[in-house]
Amino acid sequence: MSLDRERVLSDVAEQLTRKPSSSMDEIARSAGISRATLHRQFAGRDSLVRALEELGLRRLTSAVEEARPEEGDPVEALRRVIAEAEPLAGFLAFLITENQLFEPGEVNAGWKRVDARVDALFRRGQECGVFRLDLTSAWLTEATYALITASAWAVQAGRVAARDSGPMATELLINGACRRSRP
Amino acid sequence: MSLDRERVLSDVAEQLTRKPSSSMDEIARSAGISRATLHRQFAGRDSLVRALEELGLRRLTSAVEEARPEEGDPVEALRRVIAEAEPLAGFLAFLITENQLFEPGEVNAGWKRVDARVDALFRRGQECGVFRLDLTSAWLTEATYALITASAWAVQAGRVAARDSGPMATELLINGACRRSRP
DNA sequence: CCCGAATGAGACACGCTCGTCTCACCCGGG
DNA sequence: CCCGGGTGAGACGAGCGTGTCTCATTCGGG
Repeated sequence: MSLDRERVLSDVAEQLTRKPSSSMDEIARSAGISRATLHRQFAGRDSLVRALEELGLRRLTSAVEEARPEEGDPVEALRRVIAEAEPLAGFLAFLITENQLFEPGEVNAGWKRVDARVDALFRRGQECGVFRLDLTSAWLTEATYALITASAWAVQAGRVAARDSGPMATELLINGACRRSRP
Repeated sequence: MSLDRERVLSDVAEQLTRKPSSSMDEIARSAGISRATLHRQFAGRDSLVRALEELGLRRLTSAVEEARPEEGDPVEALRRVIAEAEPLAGFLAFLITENQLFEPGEVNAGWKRVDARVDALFRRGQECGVFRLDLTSAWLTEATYALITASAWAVQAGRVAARDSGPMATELLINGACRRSRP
């Protein structure tokens, strides 16, 4: 069943987000299946991580999709993007550090596609005169990811309240990216 | 010689920053010594990581010290802090992810001390009416670290030019933290 | 009811890393 | 000159995670 595979993958994602160094046994238990079955569905740890990367990419893509970054006020669009992407923060952070190890130089083209989408949002805002021009859209994209993950991380560490973290990241980024009204 | 130990530690830091999953052998080679000698100076990998944490803390502390965060205009002080801390970004990022695994709940008190120093800078700026009040100083501190590391990361990934990364992180953070002139 | 597919449990060997130990070597001081 | 400390090289066993295999069990459909 592909449905089972999907559910297993979700559980694995959650487990590895919580403990990136989990062994295959821990991973299997967390999905409620045995190590043997896990191995039957995914050839090995590599295969599993690949599948997780694909899952993360799919989730982020649909999150950005749902945020409709090319519609309406760029600031509001950015708000939507952050709001949609925030729940994925922990999982994406895991993928980043994991891919760091894997990566021989080839990055899944899907990530570039999502990046391009966010990048375009910032460029649109710059052309509208809403966002600053001295900050590269590429950097703003990078900063967006960084602040989202930092937000999740700060919550986990108990440094900021869970309900404030999202809005704070949003506010800092928007305020930082917008041009001053008076030059 | 404690001098040797210091030099070895620096080399190890550089190696692990580049490749966090290095084996003890690779680590030793990178320091120009044999695995046996490495084991003679540091009981094991744990001991080594502890020493590295202490080194990172020392470096960050002296960086913040040199930035004199409690002197002069908060904005300028923040600029100095970022400028001083930026070269440490990669190394600190490694320590964060590594401590993530180690940490049973006890964090070296030294980190809290540095955090408190940066936190105080933001609070001072808020009391001066320069920084926004709706963003917690704790969050701004967290965001500072996040943007610094993101900056280093973006450079390594080739997404932004090395000479621009520092100023961009600074600008985004300062612009984001400052109150709008016109409410 | 029966049969086949899927699953769980466990055994097993392999590879990797680590920590320790031994031994030969070099090098500087007495 | 000799001698002791420090070093590099390598061997060795232990531990752990992994991948594969087997076997008994269970579950669902014919």
